[in-house]
Amino acid sequence: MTNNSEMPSKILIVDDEKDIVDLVQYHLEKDGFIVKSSTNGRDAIKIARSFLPDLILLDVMMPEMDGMETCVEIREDQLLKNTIVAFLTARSEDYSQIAGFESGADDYITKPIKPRVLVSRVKALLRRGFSGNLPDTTSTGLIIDREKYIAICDGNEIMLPKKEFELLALLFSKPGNVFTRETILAKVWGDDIVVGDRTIDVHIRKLREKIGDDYIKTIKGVGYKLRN
Amino acid sequence: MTNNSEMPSKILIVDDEKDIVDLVQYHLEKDGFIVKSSTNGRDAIKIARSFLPDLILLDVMMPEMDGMETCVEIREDQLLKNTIVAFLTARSEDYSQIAGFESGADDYITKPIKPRVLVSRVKALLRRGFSGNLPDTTSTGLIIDREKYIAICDGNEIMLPKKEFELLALLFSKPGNVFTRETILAKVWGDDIVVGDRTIDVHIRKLREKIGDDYIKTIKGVGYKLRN
DNA sequence: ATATATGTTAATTAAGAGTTAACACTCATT
DNA sequence: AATGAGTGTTAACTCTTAATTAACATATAT
Repeated sequence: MTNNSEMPSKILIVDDEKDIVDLVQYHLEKDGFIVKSSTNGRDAIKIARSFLPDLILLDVMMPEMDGMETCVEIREDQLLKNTIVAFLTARSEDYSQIAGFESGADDYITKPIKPRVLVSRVKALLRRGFSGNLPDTTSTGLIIDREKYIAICDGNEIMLPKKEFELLALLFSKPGNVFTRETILAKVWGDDIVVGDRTIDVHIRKLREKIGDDYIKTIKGVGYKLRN
Repeated sequence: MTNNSEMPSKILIVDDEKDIVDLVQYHLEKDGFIVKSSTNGRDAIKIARSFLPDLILLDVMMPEMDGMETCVEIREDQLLKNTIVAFLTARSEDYSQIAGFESGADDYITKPIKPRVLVSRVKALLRRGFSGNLPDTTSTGLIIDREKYIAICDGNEIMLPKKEFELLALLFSKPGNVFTRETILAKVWGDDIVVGDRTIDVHIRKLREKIGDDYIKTIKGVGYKLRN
């Protein structure tokens, strides 16, 4: 399917609400995925061990054994070391709760679930393959949520205006790499747009004001980079 | 031009719109590049495997197999590990949307395409030799990482100011080779810039202070070289 | 020994980045 | 249409630090 091999990807969906399981399962199967499901974490792990899914969609809020606990167990399981885990979370839940955990999830998808969005997110997750491809959020202490257009820094949600967000997202795309002013202008502002010399600095300053001075490092005469 | 030879660079352009392919191909060929093209991702990969282009320009939005998917496959192909991939994207698509997919692209260029901008961006990409940019190493235990703009010396990351970095990078480019003061001035400072007699010495001293005295060797009356 | 090239340090200069406030622009709301 | 909040840009200015120089010390070859 979306994988390198022509084998359809296997997905395990875990949620205590049967309605949601059915909805998601229906749409994913319609798209050619092989789907199994569970309504609790304990069973989910058993199923995962034999099913060896490529991706597990895991509800955070579940009675008894919640998503985080389940995720931690999954991450400790050698059989499942190549499995991608994505959380399903209600939009209302605070990111600080999720962001803080180092339970090892690769992504999260917010409820209410829109089938089309879900399917494309799932494909994107599978496309980029194993979790190692994601920017290492834990090492930077920073998370970029492109869906919500916010940055999460030390557990605090920070709303950013467009330019600031795109600038941060750019630096974040390759933490540690230097981006020249030229590159930044081309990518955030566009090839043809001409702005003054100090415009980037001002945006950098506003970012530093919001996320702290430590993240963005200046390399004089070269450019900026994000700490990694 | 990924290498230093005077061979013209090979470029593969992939876009489902024939008009765009023709436009880009025309301008790149006029500039002396060897260009092949494809109107879909599947064929593009086949062509790339035999053509071994230095750079692939890849439209993001294509029917069937889109740019990201194609890019992922390219990145997994050992034959193409030194190939630079740049996306072609509509300006309207937010950078943040593209940045999210860690499909392994090195750059992207926005549409509508302005021939002059395109050609200069392409040249810049090839000049930097992105893939050759990966941390270089010698037996000396010194690593120069141009992308991150740091030197790694006995496992310690060292940040260097611009001139010091360029000077070290120059010596590092041919370990063991002697670089005359004249050459160093020309390459690090530029042909026309005139500086005092002691400027190079001072920079060498600062470098030695940071990376240790053993690396840079003075050949009196001739110049400097890096231990190899 | 002496001439010449390089090493060292501190002081100076210049370049680049940071800061701030004012202004302009864009929307959403009235 | 008028208002106002939030964003983006600019200009004038300050600050920092990298780069350079000057003055002097040391090393090396002949």
